[in-house]
Amino acid sequence: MPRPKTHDEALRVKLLDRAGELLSAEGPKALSLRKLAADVETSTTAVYSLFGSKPDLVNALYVEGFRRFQTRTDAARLTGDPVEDLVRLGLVYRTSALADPHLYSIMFTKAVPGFEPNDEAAALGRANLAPLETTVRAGVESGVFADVDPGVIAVSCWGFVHGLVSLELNGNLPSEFSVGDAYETALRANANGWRR
Amino acid sequence: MPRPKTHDEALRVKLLDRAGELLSAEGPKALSLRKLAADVETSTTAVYSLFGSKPDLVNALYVEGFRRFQTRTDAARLTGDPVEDLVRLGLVYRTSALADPHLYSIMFTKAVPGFEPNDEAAALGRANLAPLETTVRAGVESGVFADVDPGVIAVSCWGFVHGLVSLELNGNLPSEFSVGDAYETALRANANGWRR
DNA sequence: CAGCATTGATAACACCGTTGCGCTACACTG
DNA sequence: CAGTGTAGCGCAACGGTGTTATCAATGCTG
Repeated sequence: MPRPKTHDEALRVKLLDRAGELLSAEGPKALSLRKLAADVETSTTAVYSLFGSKPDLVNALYVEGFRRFQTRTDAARLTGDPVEDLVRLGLVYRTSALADPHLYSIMFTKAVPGFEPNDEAAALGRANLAPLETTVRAGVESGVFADVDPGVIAVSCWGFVHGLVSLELNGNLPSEFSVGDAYETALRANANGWRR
Repeated sequence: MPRPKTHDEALRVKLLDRAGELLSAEGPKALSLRKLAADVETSTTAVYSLFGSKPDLVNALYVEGFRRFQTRTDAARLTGDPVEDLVRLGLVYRTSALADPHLYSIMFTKAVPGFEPNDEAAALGRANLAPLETTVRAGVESGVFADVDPGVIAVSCWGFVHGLVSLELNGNLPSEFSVGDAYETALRANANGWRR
């Protein structure tokens, strides 16, 4: 049997890809190291060589989730109008969450019981809030928003979109509720609430 | 060994109490049937006689969580002013969540992987939104809030408080962030955003 | 008072994450 | 280019999980 180079990158990627698939297809409960290893035709020990533990593997998925998030946020076309940009960032947030719902659940809702992001990953997570904070700060400084600590406004906006998206992903919303229509209306109301 | 009456209610309560304690003390990961049964000095099979399965036991905790929620909401002193009442309901929401954070995580964030509330429990959960919907509807009808489907406003408000509370409970907020101060400010901004 | 249904204790099953052991194929040294 | 140290990882085991088949003991019902 041929031997890969030190720190087999191909196997690492295969494990990560398959882990993402298992997660998306069947949820966190179905993401088991044994099934994962079997699907990739390796042993569970390989996961420990490459990642360290199951939480460490999930950490890699967490990082991947935020990478995708960042890509989408960077692609958002902002206008310079704080209210409008808050709405656009909110729409991107939901789009990203719906694109990878199970990654979202790892990133924000502790879907895998034992997992906590390591320091580096947590910092990456926090960095994803930068565009939101920039927009809010600009809005406060230009006098569009009320003279409130921009951190408060930013966290409030984040909580708002996170809450609506979580309820939607968890199936907590009434079934007759059409989120797509209501979401933008709510985003606008939220942004307007911070007007001076 | 003496035998209890059919359908031992005392044992049921003891199991439920201890399950709540385990959950609060160590989180969902530490809530195992075997440990639970050992702590109450019975066997795991008793749980299956009394509840049916682990998810069914969690369902009982879910119901208990909503019962407490309802009690606190009922005790809220509403004023009749829609904006003020929205703020008060929001404050009660956070107080309730912080009082029983692990119950909250079961009720709203799928903290126990295999668990889904049964129909009856889900209906109880939905019923807890009634005061919010009443307040919103009154605000729309009296012309304080914009002429938007009250369902949209209510879900939006719910998402807002749920999001902020989830972020707080998950430790996602920046450590220097003082939630207590910011929360009411944000609630007021949110409510004002829906003004006509 | 006899028979029956139900409770729940014992022990097994299948699965999980994790780890000690040991082999083997590579990477480095001379 | 040969020899050797070591890193990757397969095997098998350990202790844990939820769940269930078996079955003795018990309270209720006829």
